[in-house]
Amino acid sequence: MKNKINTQALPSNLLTSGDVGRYCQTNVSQVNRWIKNNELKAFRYPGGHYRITKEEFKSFLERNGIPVIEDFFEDVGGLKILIADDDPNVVDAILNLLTKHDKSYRFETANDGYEALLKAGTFKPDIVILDIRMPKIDGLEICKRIRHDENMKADIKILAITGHSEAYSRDMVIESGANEYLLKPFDMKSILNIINNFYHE
Amino acid sequence: MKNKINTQALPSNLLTSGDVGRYCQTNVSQVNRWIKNNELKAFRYPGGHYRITKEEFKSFLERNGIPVIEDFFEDVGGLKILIADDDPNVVDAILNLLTKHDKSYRFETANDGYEALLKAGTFKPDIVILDIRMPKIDGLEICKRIRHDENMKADIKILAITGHSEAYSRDMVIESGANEYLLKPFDMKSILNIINNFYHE
DNA sequence: ATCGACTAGGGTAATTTGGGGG
DNA sequence: TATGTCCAAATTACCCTAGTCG
Repeated sequence: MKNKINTQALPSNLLTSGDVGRYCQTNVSQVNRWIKNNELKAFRYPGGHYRITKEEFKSFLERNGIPVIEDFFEDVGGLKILIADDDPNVVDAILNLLTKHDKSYRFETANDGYEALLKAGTFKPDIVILDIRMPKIDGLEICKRIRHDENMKADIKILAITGHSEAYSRDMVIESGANEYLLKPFDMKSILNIINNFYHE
Repeated sequence: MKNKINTQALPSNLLTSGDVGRYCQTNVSQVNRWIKNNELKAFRYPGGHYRITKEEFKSFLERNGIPVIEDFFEDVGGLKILIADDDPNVVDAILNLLTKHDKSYRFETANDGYEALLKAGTFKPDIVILDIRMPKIDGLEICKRIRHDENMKADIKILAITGHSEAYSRDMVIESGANEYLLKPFDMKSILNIINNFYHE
């Protein structure tokens, strides 16, 4: 794991003209004409084959008002992070911290457990920062469900937060599916450390 | 092995103005006028040619009372229905009933409120059949959240079910966002009636 | 090196756009 | 006002072969 290349620095998936053609339900020739007319930017392999970045393709779709299927582009962009805490100040603080740290991060926020579950489903985050102790809902249960739902990313990372150390032991929280555990109040930088460790250990 | 693109995520079949014209037994110019008058939504390829999604075309037909030939739209998936009830027998019974009634329906099921919220997020159903009285979670709250989440279909239909008439009044349930309300035990056919009424009244 | 699958590019046929006039 | 028809220019679809990719 240590010598693994930093896949985040790599370009997103590249598309062939055929891929674009299938998406737009047209044929390869037409896509290549768009490329030649500079409607769609592409580069070429030494043999002449075109490749289009997903970013450029998405931009192309937007420029032309062609429907964008988000699922197709879900891997374009940085990590998707869901922040769920009933205290808006905590959400904001984490949001600010992480935005400053890496502006490629994409966020969703939730202010209670119901919202956390719904957003987890629609957003399909890479990381969930989850306050275990939210009102009117069982945080451990939320953690379990997110961990075990087959529609979530298989390697989803869950950072559990709680302000009530007496209610949930670290073991209980980890047992419920969290990768890491933080007690309020915590040093903001520890969040950065934990997130970094998610992908570098 | 090259990454094959996810055809499941692709837009449904696209139609040209000519396709629409032939279906409506009119000429292409007229279809283009409808598009320009915003009667029919379309997008354009870089060269300016219009394309219309089958979904939009079907909606256009319905808006104008033009007969819908189902065979033409057979590859447009049927209604997505989420069935959430903690009693697996009830889920199965509803599943059987609806499958027999229309085999184009696509289903997801949930056995508790947590799962209902997660599946609502990932599945983005057209219809939710929701047992309001599920253990350890507030059914009315689930109803509210599904109704108001911006990622859900704007015209999502919620059929609330409960076996505890004394706990929730019809008004409370409708107030929380449900379109309809059924008390257990109920006649299975009433589910069919309600679903039909969702789209024909 | 071999092989299957896919791509680029050229030529041609078919369709579309937009406009004008009925 | 809404629709049907005709036209030229442009765009897209289809077919084929040599060549590239993995």
